[in-house]
Amino acid sequence: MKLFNSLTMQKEEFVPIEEGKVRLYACGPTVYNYIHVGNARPLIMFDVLRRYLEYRGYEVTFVQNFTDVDDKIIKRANEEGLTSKEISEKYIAEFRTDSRGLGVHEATVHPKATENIEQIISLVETLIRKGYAYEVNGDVYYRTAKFEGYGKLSHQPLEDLQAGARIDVADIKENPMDFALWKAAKPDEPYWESPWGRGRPGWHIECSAMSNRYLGETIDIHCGGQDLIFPHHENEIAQSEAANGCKFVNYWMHNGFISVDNKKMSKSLNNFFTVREAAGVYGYDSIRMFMLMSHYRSPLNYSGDILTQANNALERLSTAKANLDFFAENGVDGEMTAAEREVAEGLGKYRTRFCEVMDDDLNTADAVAVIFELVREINAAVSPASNPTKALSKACAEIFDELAGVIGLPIAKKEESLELEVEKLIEARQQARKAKNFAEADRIRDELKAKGIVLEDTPQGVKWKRQ
RNA sequence: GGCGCCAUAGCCAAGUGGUAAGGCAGUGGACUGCAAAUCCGCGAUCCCCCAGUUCAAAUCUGGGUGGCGCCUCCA
Repeated sequence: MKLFNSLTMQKEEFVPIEEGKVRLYACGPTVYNYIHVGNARPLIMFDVLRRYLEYRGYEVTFVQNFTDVDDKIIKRANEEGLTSKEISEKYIAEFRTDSRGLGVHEATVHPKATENIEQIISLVETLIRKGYAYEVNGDVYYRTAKFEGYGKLSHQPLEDLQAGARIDVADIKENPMDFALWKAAKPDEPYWESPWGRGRPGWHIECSAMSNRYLGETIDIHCGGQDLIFPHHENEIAQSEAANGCKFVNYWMHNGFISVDNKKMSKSLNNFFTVREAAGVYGYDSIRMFMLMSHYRSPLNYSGDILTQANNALERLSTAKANLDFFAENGVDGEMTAAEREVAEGLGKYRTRFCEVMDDDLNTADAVAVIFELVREINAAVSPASNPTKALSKACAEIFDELAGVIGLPIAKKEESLELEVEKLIEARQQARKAKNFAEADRIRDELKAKGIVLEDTPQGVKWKRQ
């Protein structure tokens, strides 16, 4: 399996530290607002990574943090007259609702920054002791000039980063590039006692501390959005490697941006759509399908139109699955025919191709294409005209579910039953059709359609679905 | 200014040296009482432009054009 590593800017063969196990860390949200569609991309794509690793037999420990102490949370809390804790808890709950909606599995651990203060303080102390950090008036800063590899992830020498840095006139730091590990508490801010007085952690240090606590000093994969490369991930490397004296992360993975009218979707540009509102109009499933249809590193332009396209594509897959379910129940009993056996035996090739493309840096666009090709073959083999056996229908459903499950394709679930009233109408329509009273049959069909039930006639019986 | 990314049919999107996947939309046919779904067929003589390397380039090299991102909180 090959993964593109941002550190080396190349696709590399993935070799875990410990055979059969993967230690995976993803930077989670700062919980002060609903997540937007841009935030959903890493969530979905790294969920796919995790699922695929598990599919390939790895035992994955997946850690995703919540940043629950931060300037923005404090600001939001003040605006709403609530405490930081109330704000962060509210938006953690909202985050979980959206994650679930998007089909994202829970991480193994979801640590919170505020529950790791002890680890953070200890890490800062280590950095000070080793000369990588210094205290000024209750703040603690990282001494970037001391860390030799600074800039290796963003591939920029320190001087160039420095040239672009904003210089605060009243800056108390030794170097403009130095960043805060610990911030002295201002009035009305949440704080914790520390060797440097009351304060709270800076943003970057929490990921180093939690990654170390839950996954160890060196981890396999660390992922996040491209905008985290600098400064966040660069700083994590500086902190963790200086403190532990060993490599922090073997593979860095970064997803591309979602844009709106070709401008990066971001909170600062205020051109974002929350997942909640997009899902309200187009459904959570459309959002996931939209992401799966392209490669995780390519830029992606968001529009309502494109979500509609994604939804239509998904519809074809859901219809195929419903068809398989229908024939698993209404198909012919007994053994497969010779021709069917040939089809069933050939299905494995889709699994092989699926794995080939997924092994190539998680090419979900190709993986989806493979599933569409599978669907075309299945639709031809399992149809009213082919009058298939239940056995073939089940064999097809099995591989379809397997592959769709690996990338979490949001296929509509089968509904077991209909309201009695609707069943009666369907039966009445069948009688009318038998009597060649097509006017009445069509009237009933229209009536059901108005209720959101769409009918399809087949020699094996009536199929129905909800619109 | 430094570093990096992107440009493929109406739309979305793979492919990155061997002669253009897949999807959406559209359209012709089969099937159907009619429909719906499905299946079969149709769409880029060509992958932003120019030059070069090569037996061979959308794919490599050089030069353009257009768009975007990071360098500051941001997935």
